[in-house]
Amino acid sequence: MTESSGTRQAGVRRNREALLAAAAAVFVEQGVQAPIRDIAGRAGVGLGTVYRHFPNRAELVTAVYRHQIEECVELAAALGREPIAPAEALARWIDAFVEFLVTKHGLGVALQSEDPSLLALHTLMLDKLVPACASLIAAGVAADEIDPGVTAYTLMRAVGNLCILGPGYERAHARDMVARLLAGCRRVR
Amino acid sequence: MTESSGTRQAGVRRNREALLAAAAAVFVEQGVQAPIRDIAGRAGVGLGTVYRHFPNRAELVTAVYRHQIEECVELAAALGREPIAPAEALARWIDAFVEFLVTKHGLGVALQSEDPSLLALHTLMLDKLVPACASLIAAGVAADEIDPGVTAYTLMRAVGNLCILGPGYERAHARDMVARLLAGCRRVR
Amino acid sequence: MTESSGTRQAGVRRNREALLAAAAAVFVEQGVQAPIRDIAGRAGVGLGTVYRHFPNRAELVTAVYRHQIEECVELAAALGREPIAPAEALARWIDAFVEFLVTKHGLGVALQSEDPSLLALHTLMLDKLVPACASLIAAGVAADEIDPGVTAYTLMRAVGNLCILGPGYERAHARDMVARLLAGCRRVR
Amino acid sequence: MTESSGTRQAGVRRNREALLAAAAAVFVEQGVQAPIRDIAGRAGVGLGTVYRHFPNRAELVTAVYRHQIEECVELAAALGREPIAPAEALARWIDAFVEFLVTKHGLGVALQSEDPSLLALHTLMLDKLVPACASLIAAGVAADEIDPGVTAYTLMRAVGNLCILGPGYERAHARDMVARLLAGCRRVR
DNA sequence: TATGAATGAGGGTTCATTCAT
DNA sequence: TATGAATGAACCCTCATTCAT
Repeated sequence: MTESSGTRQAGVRRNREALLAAAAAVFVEQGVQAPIRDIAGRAGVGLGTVYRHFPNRAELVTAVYRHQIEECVELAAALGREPIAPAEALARWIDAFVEFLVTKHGLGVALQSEDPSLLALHTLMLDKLVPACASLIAAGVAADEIDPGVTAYTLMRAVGNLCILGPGYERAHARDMVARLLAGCRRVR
Repeated sequence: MTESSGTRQAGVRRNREALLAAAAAVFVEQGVQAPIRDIAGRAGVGLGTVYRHFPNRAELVTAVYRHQIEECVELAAALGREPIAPAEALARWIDAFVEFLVTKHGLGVALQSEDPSLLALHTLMLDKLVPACASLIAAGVAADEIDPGVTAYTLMRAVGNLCILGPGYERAHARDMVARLLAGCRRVR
Repeated sequence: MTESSGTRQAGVRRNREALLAAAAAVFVEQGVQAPIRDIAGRAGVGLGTVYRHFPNRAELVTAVYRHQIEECVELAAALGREPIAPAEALARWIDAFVEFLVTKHGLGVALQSEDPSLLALHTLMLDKLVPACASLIAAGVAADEIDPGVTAYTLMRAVGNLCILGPGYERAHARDMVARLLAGCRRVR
Repeated sequence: MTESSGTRQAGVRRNREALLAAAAAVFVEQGVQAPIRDIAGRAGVGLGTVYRHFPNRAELVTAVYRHQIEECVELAAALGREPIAPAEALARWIDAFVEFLVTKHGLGVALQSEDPSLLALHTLMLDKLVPACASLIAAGVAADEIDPGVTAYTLMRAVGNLCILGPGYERAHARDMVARLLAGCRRVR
């Protein structure tokens, strides 16, 4: 019905992008529970526009993180195909995951929250990231490099938690701690 | 004017104790962000009484956990005096800390939050727990059992984070992950 | 400029018809206060189109019911010409009115509301239906079958109110009550 | 715990009364769907105070009308004991009910609405008023004065509807229509 | 003319915090 | 000192309505 009007559609898309960017920024500053109004303000749009694009907080949160989650999934597949030691593949993947988590630093909290508005994100992670991680772990276990007691979901939750930053506990610290946790997941010989 | 001030003071103290107990219970159930009113209700006192004893949430949170923090401090000293391997002492102490964290399960969040109302708790940890932990680490490093790169504060923050529970990530998982983290802190031989 | 204006006008008319049908359906389902957007969606047109055809809710409501109101007016004239007792004519006409009201079940509320957006409908009723009803009543009064104290407007409002349905008060109940009201309007012999 | 302080309690009660009065007034002017804020403003209290006294609209609406509903119930009992014709008793009771309805004229709408926030009022009516009315009807039926086809609930809904006022349909009209409806409920001899 | 994105007022509700008694 | 009533800021979310394309 509405062919034509490429300009309009572009404007809509730009608005959506602006909202995602604004939300990501606000999430970093205030966490995923930030008032929707703040996000609207940051994006320079009205409150209703946020709700038009994302009918509820869950949709917004999910949209903000979906892209990067997809990237993580793809990375896992790529690493699985590379000719490197499984434990090394897992380590690299976790590195990327950490990078993701500490950059969008509201996400650590998001993964931990029981808030229903964040359930969708949680589900997304479970559906996408856990299988990706699990395949890398399985390879590591098969190669006798990773302790079979390690579960993908638990490991990811733990890594997510370790990536909850704060004053005095910055990215570098999180990375160091994650590395040590991973070391503790290696096969005990 | 000073009519039977002993009795009055006793009443005041009793109120304070009741509030601490109530707050601890409510924190476990609802987290440290629970409505103050709920705590007052649980303690059977008026809202104003809470504010009289604890002018803000931070004071209340701090007071709730101070006692157990002291116990952890003492445990560290005791463990330091026992004739066991330093790494073992550290492990046992961390065990106790984890037990504390997962029992009062709001605390993980509390330690991680940047919320100004929880800053005091953070400070308390820094002042008390970090030195205690640092001494155990130092002993371990001296005995060549612990990696010298491990910092007390960072380790405690990490452990604190690992103890943020949620559905699908329960006590046992936290304990397992902490154990692996600790394993990763041992001297690389 | 006037390119194939016949086609265009036809399209415009079709849109208008679609909107009236959609509005009637939505009014039945959700009442006359239903969101304009729902009506637009049901009609398969844009929101702006609704406003173009009907600058406000009142216009839309009025338009939706105008046709049926006209039918009622014509029925009154027809019944007035038939060789039946005036009271019987009035009864039949009220029956038709009730049928109209309970079928389009938002209308009862619409007639009763003081909402300015529904004023136009009210006016329409006054202008069209009341005279129609009044003539039937007048005939009944002249035949000494209807109490001269009965006013067309009041009776119609009353019937309109009796046709406001709800759970536990359905069509059949409304019909029964209207019949009794009408019985109470007959000449007291 | 809080003996003493009669003044305080009095103030609280006065506030509650003020709220009920304000709500009643606002309901008359704007209907039972009026913004809670308006009621707070009219009562000269803060918004939170309304919610303190009445946790939701249903409680407020119910409270506003409860007293008068009780009076109607008692009147029914009293009329039932009086040595008058059952139909006369019913008529008087309905008169009182109408008086109640047209005075608090938001109530007609309230009874008709399916809004969950008004369910409580509906229930109250069902529980209290319907039995009261039913007993009067039963007496009338037993005395062969009232048509056995008349149901208390339906009659009350109908009367409630007839008492929904508007411009051009005032109290007197409602009373007249109700009287005629009631006439139509008498036993057809 | 038609579209539907954008706007923002409006209304519900929760709770931290103050303060008169 | 203790109480808890009152306050109102802050958030959420829903539409009616406008207007650029």
